[in-house]
Amino acid sequence: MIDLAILGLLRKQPRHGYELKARLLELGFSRVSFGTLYPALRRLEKRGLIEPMRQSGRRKAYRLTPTGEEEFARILGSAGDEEDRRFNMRLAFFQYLEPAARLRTLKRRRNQLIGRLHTAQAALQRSTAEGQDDHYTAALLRHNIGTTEADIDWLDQLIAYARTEQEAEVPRPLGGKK
Amino acid sequence: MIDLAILGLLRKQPRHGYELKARLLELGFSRVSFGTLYPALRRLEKRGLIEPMRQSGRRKAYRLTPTGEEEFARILGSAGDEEDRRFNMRLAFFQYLEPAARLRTLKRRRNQLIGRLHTAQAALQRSTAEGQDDHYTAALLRHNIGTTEADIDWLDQLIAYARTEQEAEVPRPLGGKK
DNA sequence: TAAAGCATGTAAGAGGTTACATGATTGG
DNA sequence: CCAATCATGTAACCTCTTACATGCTTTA
Repeated sequence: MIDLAILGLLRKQPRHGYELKARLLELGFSRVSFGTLYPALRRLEKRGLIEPMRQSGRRKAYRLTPTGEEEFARILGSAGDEEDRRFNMRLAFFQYLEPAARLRTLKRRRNQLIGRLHTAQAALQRSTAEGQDDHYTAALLRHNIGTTEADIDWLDQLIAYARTEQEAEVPRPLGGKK
Repeated sequence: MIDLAILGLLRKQPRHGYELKARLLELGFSRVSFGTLYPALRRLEKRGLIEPMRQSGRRKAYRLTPTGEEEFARILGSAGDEEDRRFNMRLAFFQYLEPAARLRTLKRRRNQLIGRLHTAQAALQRSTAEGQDDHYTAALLRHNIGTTEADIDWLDQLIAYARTEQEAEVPRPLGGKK
């Protein structure tokens, strides 16, 4: 996670640790601590994926090496079913992924959420039928359904956008869609 | 987290490990693995917070001990600013928290989300002004704002409900509020 | 009786948090 | 010159994940 975050942010422009943390906060990843960040920077430097630039004052800005760029592409491309935060992180760097892979990733994510929605709906039905959950538990179950539905809607928009991108890229691949 | 989950679920009724996992899945905590669950059960047993009941077949059902009930109350009551998952977990067991503590917890959570919303809005403004974020990053920023707003609305409903509960409990404390 | 699903468990290690320590820089 | 904020770093610890191993129980 932290590796993906660092490499992805440095891919755009060199930054030092403190800046990286601020940028991650902006992107919604609030709980990245310095205790995670700085050791990760050293580790990535040792692996030759990033390198420090001139130090201005106390600031130590890092930039991505060519090897780092390759590794970043590899990590970004290798997606499975994953945690919400991790998906969001990947999405933050979608610009560096080829359109086809974007669409694949989005669809897989959608399936994952559909599954979660079914689980949540089944749980609410069971709970309502048996009538044994308190107000707060019931509220949580309904909220789970609501947020998952909202996420699916959002994903549908992203998928629609990604499709137009792909069509723009591949001008006319012969027929329609199969 | 896992301790709170186990103690909270056992507080209602005895269950064995496999059942606990199924119930957590229903409540929306999808990624609790057996590798977390079973060692946690042993640890809690050693600490005397839970105890195994009769084993029917291979199933080993645990129940909460009196000490366990105390410890659960302690953990449930001690809230600070916390991760989303952890807040949801706490909410799942709100029925075991006194109304005053419920209201306190909900309000603190609300403040936390308000802060997050401001951060997210500022980030979007900056991003729009500088116009340097791609479509997907911008989509992520807007989505962060949307989900946080939805969470705050939800919280407001919960707070309203918790208030009626508290008023029902304390019949007439002399004057109005303060 | 074989397969699928139920059920419990361990070991290694990845990944993260918290708390602490240090010092530079900037603004009132 | 003091406080706040910027900035980097370390060490101890905790928690969870992954992968593996095992064996029971039900049903086709």
